[in-house]
Amino acid sequence: MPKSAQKPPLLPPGSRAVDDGGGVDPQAQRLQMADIARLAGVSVATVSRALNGSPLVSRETRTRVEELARSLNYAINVSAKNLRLKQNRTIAVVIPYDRVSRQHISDPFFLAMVGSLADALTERGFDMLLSRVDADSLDSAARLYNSGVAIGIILIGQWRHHDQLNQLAARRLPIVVWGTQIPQQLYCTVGGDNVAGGALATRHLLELGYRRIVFVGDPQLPEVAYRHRGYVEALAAHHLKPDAQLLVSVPFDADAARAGITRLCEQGVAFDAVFACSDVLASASMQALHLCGRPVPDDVAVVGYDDIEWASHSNPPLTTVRQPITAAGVELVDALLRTIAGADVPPRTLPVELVVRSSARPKAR
Amino acid sequence: MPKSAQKPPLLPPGSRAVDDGGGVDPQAQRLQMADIARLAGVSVATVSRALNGSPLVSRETRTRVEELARSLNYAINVSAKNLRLKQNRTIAVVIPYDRVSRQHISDPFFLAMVGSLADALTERGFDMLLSRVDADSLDSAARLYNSGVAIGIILIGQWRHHDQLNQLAARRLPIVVWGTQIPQQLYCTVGGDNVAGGALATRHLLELGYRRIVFVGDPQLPEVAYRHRGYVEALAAHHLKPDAQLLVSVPFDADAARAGITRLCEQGVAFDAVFACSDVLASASMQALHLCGRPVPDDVAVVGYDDIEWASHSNPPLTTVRQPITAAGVELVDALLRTIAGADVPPRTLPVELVVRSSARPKAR
DNA sequence: CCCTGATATGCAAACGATTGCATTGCCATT
DNA sequence: AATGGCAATGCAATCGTTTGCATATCAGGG
Repeated sequence: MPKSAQKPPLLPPGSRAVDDGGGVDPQAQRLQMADIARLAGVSVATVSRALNGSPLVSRETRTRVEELARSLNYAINVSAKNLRLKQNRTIAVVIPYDRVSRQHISDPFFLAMVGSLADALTERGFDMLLSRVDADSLDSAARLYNSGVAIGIILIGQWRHHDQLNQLAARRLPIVVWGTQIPQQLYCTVGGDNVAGGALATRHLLELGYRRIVFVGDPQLPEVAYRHRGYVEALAAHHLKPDAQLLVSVPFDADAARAGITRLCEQGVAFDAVFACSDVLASASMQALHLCGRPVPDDVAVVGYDDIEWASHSNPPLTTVRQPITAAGVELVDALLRTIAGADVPPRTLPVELVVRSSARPKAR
Repeated sequence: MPKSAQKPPLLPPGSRAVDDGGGVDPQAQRLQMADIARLAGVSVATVSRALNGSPLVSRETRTRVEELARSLNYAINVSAKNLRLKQNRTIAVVIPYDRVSRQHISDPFFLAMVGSLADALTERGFDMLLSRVDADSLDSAARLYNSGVAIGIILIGQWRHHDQLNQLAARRLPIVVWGTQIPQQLYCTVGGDNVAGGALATRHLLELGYRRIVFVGDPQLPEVAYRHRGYVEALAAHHLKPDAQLLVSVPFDADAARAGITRLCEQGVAFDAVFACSDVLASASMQALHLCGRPVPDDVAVVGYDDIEWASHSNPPLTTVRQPITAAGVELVDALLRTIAGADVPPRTLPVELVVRSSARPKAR
């Protein structure tokens, strides 16, 4: 009978606030160190030392304790450990969501990033707490840190919350953000090279002979703004100026992109190529073009951004700018761990590359 | 000076096992209840009661404490609270991975499921711990529960681990699995209606006039097995027998599917339609068919499974069996919470529906 | 004036681990 | 024989909350 028992369980009186039955107590008889200690005939202190590999315990005691623990399937109580040590191994990954639209995580790119982070964290022995917080009150994310649940925060998507993020960083919250480097930022970002990416895509289209290239994306968002800058620079290198008519300013939302492209067609704006700021937008654009009777790639060329898995399976397979998702996960985690360790980690820009497939081919004369 | 201070910080001696600097202690001066208590001029007990809405504190004390806590940005120490209360609000979501292939989370369907679970859990005020564990040692998932980190486990994907799962359930681990109901199972599953889904897809193809329908998927996996049963039943209803040649037995892996379809073409096996057990497999199949000179949908019809977001953006848009991902998240969470509460929750099968798009059209004569 | 019964508060013991500081053997040295 | 040193272990304080059980205050009734 492996139980310390005989302590009368403290029954919580009716005084507690409404409980939806959510935080239920796991069945009371969970094994603890005292049990192992009793069975091994040593003190709790020795068990603790044995299980933590302290050199202070003799070899035989250690093995005895270890074996006992293993065979009884003992698992240490993490709350107690964390409380005592004032540390833990949990990293919070936060995905802001828009309260207004109640829009949920769905863009495959973000989901892929979550997967990549899960891998990077697991690799290093950290737990990952996935949390969605209202984008308008990002400092509820700070709570995760202040309450000791997590030792650091990785935030996916900078969106338009630069100022809020700066405030959090000013409060010395260990946080790293997937996004782009902005002047005067106090927090560490890791992101793809958006200017280069925008330029890469645009130059590719220009070299294929296209001249009237539609830009799909919302330049209000920092990352998109930089991609747009790359777009403008590439045009300039070919002595072209951006045409305001060719800017389809839409958020990262397929329906909006469809609508935007359709409107462009209906208005009779002349264009021969599309550069979309995400593969989802590119996909939606291709669909809309199809419906407008402008087949891709025969009539219009399309280049996307992200290189999500879907891009290679689409029809036609999408030429796109690849963001290094796996590397991103690793970099974000490393940057955060260094931040936690007290280092002042500089923002990091990761190289992007153009993946040429078949949605943009040399322009027919 | 909001600090209890003057306790000499216990510096851990060199005795601890290798520490990669991972679990760093957050800066020591975090606000705790004692600080609030001192500033409010009451005892810690009163602060605790005030913040927990106990009726035992007077209105004015309560407001004073609440205000103080808010203005100082106080966040309760969750470890201490959990330790004392023996409860918490964390649910572990576990995605097994294959040690051999070191294959990572990537199928968009699973990622979408993660997103859906994140939403359902957030909605109910639970934290979500995302964890990837080696599929061959699933009981490392049990550790999450035994160590008190999480109060229950949601496992995505049953794969071939039925027996292991049964063992876990036998040990009274609160666990709910996304998968299919198997005779004699001890754990609760929530899953789509695979037999109906398989039948739905197959019947659709049959009604469109196709007779030689390739089945892509690995019938070793329980879910696929049931889809295959649906496939067989639908064939039988049309007085057809399944042809072993038309079974492309591949895991959920795009490359394998491509190879399988290509081989079929090269071997000259006659077929006019494909039913793939996931949209990723369907996509890969379409690509392979394209390369083999058998365009979809003009020559071959294709039906997929899952209805991931990509399916509607593909070209041609994919006809597929929709799995109710959002409902799935909610159902999984509900089932788990009821399991935790001690109920004996029966497995749940969710309805699936056929989403008709353009990858399968009436067979040309 | 003492007693009873509210109503608010505080004291101190848990919760389950870690670890500084004894303490206990035991052997080698003086 | 007394002493010192070392290895292995145990004692007890500690981490930050919650809560059972006092305790304190005050009103009104006898």
